[in-house]
Amino acid sequence: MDILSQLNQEQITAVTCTEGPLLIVAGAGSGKTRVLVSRGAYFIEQGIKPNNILAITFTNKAANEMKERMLNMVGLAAEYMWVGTFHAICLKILRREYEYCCFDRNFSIYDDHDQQIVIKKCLAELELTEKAYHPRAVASEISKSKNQLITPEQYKNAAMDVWRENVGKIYKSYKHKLSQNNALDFDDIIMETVLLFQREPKRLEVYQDRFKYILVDEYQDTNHAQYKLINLLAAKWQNICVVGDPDQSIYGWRGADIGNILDFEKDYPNCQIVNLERNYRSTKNILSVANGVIENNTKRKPKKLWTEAEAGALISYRELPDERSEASYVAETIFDLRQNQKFTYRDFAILYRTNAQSRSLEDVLIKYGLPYKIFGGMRFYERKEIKDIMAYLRLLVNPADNVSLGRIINFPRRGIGSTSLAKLAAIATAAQSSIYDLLADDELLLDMGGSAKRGISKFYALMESLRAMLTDSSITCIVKEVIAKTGLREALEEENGKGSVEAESRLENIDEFISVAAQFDQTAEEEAKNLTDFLAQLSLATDMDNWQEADDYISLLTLHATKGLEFPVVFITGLEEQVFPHSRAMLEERELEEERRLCYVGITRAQKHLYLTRAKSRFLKGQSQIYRESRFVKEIPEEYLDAQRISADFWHDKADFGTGYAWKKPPIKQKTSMYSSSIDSGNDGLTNTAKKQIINVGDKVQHAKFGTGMVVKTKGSADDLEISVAFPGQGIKNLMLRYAPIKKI
DNA sequence: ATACCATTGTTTTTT
DNA sequence: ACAATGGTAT
Repeated sequence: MDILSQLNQEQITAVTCTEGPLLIVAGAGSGKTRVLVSRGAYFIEQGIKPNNILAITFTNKAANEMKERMLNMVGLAAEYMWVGTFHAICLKILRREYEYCCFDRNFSIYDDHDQQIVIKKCLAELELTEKAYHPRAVASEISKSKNQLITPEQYKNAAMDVWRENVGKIYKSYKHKLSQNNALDFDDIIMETVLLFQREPKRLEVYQDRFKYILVDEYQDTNHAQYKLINLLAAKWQNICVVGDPDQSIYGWRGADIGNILDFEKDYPNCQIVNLERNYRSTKNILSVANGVIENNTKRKPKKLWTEAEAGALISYRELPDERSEASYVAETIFDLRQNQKFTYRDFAILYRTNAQSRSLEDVLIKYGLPYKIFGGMRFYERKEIKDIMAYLRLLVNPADNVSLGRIINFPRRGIGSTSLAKLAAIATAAQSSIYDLLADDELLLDMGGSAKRGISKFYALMESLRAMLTDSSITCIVKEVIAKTGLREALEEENGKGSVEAESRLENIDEFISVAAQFDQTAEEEAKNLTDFLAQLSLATDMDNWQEADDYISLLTLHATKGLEFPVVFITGLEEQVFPHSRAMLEERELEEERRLCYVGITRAQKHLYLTRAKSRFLKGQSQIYRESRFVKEIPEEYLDAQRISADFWHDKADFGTGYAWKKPPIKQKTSMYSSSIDSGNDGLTNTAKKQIINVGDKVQHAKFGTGMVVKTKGSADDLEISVAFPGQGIKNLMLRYAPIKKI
């Protein structure tokens, strides 16, 4: 059988173990995907029915990749397997089983932005201040609880202080509001499925018998709710295979419990364990560095990846004066490697800890004219214009969705302001109805203002006319009609001034959305070809899904987002204390170890070359600051490192770079690139953000907005210097020197 | 009701 | 520096 011919001994064991619990500890680059796909093929060859197989992955991308490779290997039989993320699978189940739950089939899915709005409403009702109960903090507390399957009542009972008691109240009210809006949030999708199965053993058994063979990928990143779900589904047949690597557990902050994988043997005492430690991805040097770093974690099962690959190049480490020169260094190295070693752009990945760091990299790549694509950050479906269209669509299928209604009832403008909306909401609460249902009721609207009244009937008529299309129009038609009839396009164009860059990009995004709809119309399965499923698919979509290998560009992404990916050449940037490890994650040992695992994940993405960089000073959070070298650099064994730190005179040069500064190349043997001249001469992109300004009373300053003015007063000193500036015709402004866009002239 | 302005907080990572 | 919020003027 040629399924097994390409595999090593451990991999064969993993593939051919069909019955009973199985734990596959798959180190980075150990051929995991190949094993999983071969396993699927082997199962089918053994006569196991594809529709009895459930495979759960962590990302849509992984799911798509698996589906595709299964299709190639076993053909159409693969279509009958259930492959998807936890959220996608649970959503599918909930849509089928909604009769056993207390929500309607067409429920909306609230993202974190919608969540915030609901939480704020709860706070207002409970008369709690946003200052004491920061919506973000409350949201994270609620999310954590849901991931632990803790209900509001349980939360309240366990509350040991006033804050938690009140959060318990908010949680309860939040949950109530969601159900009134017929909405679920991300965490609900998992939790409600678990609760459903716990409540309805008969329904559970239906799915147990359907999913006789269960596979869970990235098991180290499952949270308690997900663990419980798997546990319930696998209870009857015990054919559960989990794959993961404790060293790559990087989602603890979002409720992932590394204990799930560590305790697998306890949960399933008769389980088999396979360790995949041979790495097929990286060079010896890269692996040695990875091992060297991860060994610093004390709470860890020992494991050492090995390879038969060649030693390869040393790992390069460069220390640069600031983030702009760091970016220039990366850009130039990419340029040279592509010129001299036949790499293409798609072979490169630039990694960073936080999305904010992508900014300076992006600027420099633009300046160099190198093609790149940023993953993460502001997602397509989070953009205002897209959320606006989606709010219309959501309200169409789910009239109870007050959050969506609130978003669009007065956009485009219809003369229904916040006062009128608040009135509507109050009447709705009193009448135990949704706001939308009120709109048709003339009597209830008696005491609304005239313009509001007109606006409301206009809005209601609009929505009803759109609703008429729901049954027999394609999604594309509906989307186009929504845009046309609401005048969204014009309103969005106006909002930032027509012709502006912002307006242009919004129009582009709208068109992009139409083509997403068209694509859905073409590809969706017949039974799922409706607005509800379209919206659900969009809610779970991420930027990473559209990863196209075909296009040739450099990838920019966070370390978290790289999980499961690999690149011939990897740059890990921003290796500074406070940045990576991140300041918010270095206080507790547990968190620090997770940061280290994140570093390990980053290193092990690299196949051929690994470049590490750090900036001595970095502009973050509105100010330039000096950072120390990351401890992770110090943990790398010196013998694998080709390190070059900033030399003393280099650092000296920096002091007067106010005008003539240009990034000075470190003295490494490098062929002159076509771009280096432009870097050495022109320095237009290199701003002097790190320059310390000394400002006294009487100085003239230039402000980005107010123009030039004279300093009339200073208060405080050094970093906290507060200055009062008189701007002609605009009065005296008090400004914080460290934040204000000010230049001394 | 709306538009504009100033003050405030905010940045970790994401299905 | 930025976005988002809240207050004030029109």
